[in-house]
Amino acid sequence: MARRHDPGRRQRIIDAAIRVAAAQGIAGLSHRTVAAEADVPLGSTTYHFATLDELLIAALRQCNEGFATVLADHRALLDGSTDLAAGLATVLGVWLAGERTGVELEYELYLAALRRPALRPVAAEWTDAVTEALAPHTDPVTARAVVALMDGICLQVLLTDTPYDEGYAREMLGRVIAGPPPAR
Amino acid sequence: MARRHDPGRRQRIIDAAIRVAAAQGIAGLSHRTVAAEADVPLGSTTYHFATLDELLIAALRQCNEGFATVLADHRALLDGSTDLAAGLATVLGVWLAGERTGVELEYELYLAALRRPALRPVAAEWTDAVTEALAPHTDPVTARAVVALMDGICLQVLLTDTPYDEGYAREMLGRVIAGPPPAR
Amino acid sequence: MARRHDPGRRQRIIDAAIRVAAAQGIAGLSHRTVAAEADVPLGSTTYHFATLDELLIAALRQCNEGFATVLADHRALLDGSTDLAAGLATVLGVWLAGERTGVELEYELYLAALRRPALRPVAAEWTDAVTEALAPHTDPVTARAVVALMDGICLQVLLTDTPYDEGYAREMLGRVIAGPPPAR
Amino acid sequence: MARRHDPGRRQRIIDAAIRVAAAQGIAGLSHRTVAAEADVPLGSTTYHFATLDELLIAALRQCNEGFATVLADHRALLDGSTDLAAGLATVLGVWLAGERTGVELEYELYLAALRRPALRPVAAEWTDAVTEALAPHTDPVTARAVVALMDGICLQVLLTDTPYDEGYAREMLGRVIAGPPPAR
DNA sequence: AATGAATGAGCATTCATTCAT
DNA sequence: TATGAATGAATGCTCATTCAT
Repeated sequence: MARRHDPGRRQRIIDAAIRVAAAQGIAGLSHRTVAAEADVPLGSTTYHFATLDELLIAALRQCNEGFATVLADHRALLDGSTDLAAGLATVLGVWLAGERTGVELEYELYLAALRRPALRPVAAEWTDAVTEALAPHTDPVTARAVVALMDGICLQVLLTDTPYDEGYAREMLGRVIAGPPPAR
Repeated sequence: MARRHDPGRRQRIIDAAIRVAAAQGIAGLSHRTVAAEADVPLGSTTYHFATLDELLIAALRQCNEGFATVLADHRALLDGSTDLAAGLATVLGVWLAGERTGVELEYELYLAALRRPALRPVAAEWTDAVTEALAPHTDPVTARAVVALMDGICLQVLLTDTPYDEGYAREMLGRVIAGPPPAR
Repeated sequence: MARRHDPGRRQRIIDAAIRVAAAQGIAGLSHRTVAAEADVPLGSTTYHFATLDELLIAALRQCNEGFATVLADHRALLDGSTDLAAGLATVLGVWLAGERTGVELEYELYLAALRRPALRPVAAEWTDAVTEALAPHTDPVTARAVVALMDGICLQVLLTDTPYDEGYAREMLGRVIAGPPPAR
Repeated sequence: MARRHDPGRRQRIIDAAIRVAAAQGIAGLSHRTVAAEADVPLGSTTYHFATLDELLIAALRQCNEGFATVLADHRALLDGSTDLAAGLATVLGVWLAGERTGVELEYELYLAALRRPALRPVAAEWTDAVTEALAPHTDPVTARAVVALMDGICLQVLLTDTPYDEGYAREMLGRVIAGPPPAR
């Protein structure tokens, strides 16, 4: 088994962890499953990451398949348009149409953070990234609400197997973004 | 050991499961932990619920501490008012201010449902209950969006330890409920 | 592997634990070593004894090779004689000359109890048994001191590889038993 | 990480080992725990002390918080008095009243020495130091018995959580020191 | 109908030690 | 000389599930 001196070993473990989490969910992530996926001795995973949380955090933090990334890839769509809601609805559609594993992983992270405070900073990073991406187009409070609404819409899609309805998303995002209705 | 012929046994197991899930999270729920909490022999839990999923579903379905219940308790608040957003924001505040375990448990259900399709019907029941409660006050599509937004707002509160901001919730719910802004 | 339904399984595990502790010391006692010695699956040891301490306590409590047992076997030696010190010195010699494993195990118990409070009751039982055996022959306070002195003498023998000196033991035990010297 | 060429490194590792052993017991002593306590890389501990026993011996030999040290500190108490028993009982009280960690560590050494012959010389050093301190005040054989009795008394205190009874100790030490009772 | 016993798989983690650099 | 990386073995323990009674 002469595989001593394997530079990049640490990175390969992280990559394997991401694959495992994507395939089996965060619950399926264990030192053993990751070691097997990375083709690395068990002790190696505990050497580089003393606890599972440590590994999980490293993996999630690197996992750049989140919505924020998709958003960045389509920045042009937002920048050029005056209709922010339409742009967001489109990007959301792209994201949800892509690899479901990435989408599910993102929400697994959110919700796993519910019980594991150690994960909250990572979850916060993800939402912050989206909020920041919206900053140039609207005020911060509205941006926060937009993120909240998008999260809620995605959860509904994921949990009810209802197909994503871009028109619906655009309409509702539009309402939030447009600001308060005129006084009656 | 003469506890044979215990008619409420099955129910007591369910109750214990809810307590366990509330206290330790769904991940902490096992035949053993539930048996201990219910003060019942281990075999009894597997007898009444062949698999863990079966027990989990029974427990969650009964768990009536969800937002829908709080909403029902404050129905008057919604019925009498013309300001639905304000009423919802208030009820949301009541729910989030109460036992956090109930809130966390509800969102943990979402997490579990992501990877365990067997739980999705239960998750759907919960959101449907809220949507239906809103039915008399707005159209179905808006109701769905309101639920989505409330979910997103709650997640932000739970995941970032930010205190719940009722004014913010009222404002944003108001925007969604008010309907599309006038064309410009 | 059809070894289901093995009555006496629990007892066999205890017996195996005693053999392991005698052979390798308390430090060598693990679920695995005991399971192997008892020719029983690993899970069986954890089923019958949820924690190692539980198994250790059960084993030590049953282990009747302690000094108290040897003392009981030679009760006649003490009862018939007016020279208690001589009797005790003789019994001590018999004990130390026997299987060293029993002697070492007894002191391992004493000293393991130093750091593991769970073991203290068992250690107390052992010393109490000796103290009670001495009760008919002397007052309780002297009995306690006799036990203390015997423990100290045994430790010296075990730790310095010095052979046991019965005359020395008899002399010193005699001084303690005789009571205070006349005032000068 | 520039902590190469650290002259006191070896000593700092020993000091850390003593702190670890005092705090968690000898069983809690490992290359890792010591390295962490000494704020030194893991490899450093294995470099300076090839095996754990080597480190343990070095640590114990230096550990000067034993009873012999306390005895030396109170030498005046013994020298000036004609009542050796009273003096010893007082010193014993001082030792047992101080940091329990030192007391427990000393007796843990006895435990370890039972099964690890490599430690016996160190254990012998400790008792010899006490015996020598008594040399000026009594004959060697009595001194040995005094040490034995003190060990037994201390064990009783440590194992039964009984408070130290100085009057009892003085009385019993007095009986041993006084020498044989007059023939009857 | 009910359950105590059983079990094999799995878990996170710790560890002493080796070794290439 | 010093050390970070590596690793295989072992640890206590939990678990879902099966099954004979």
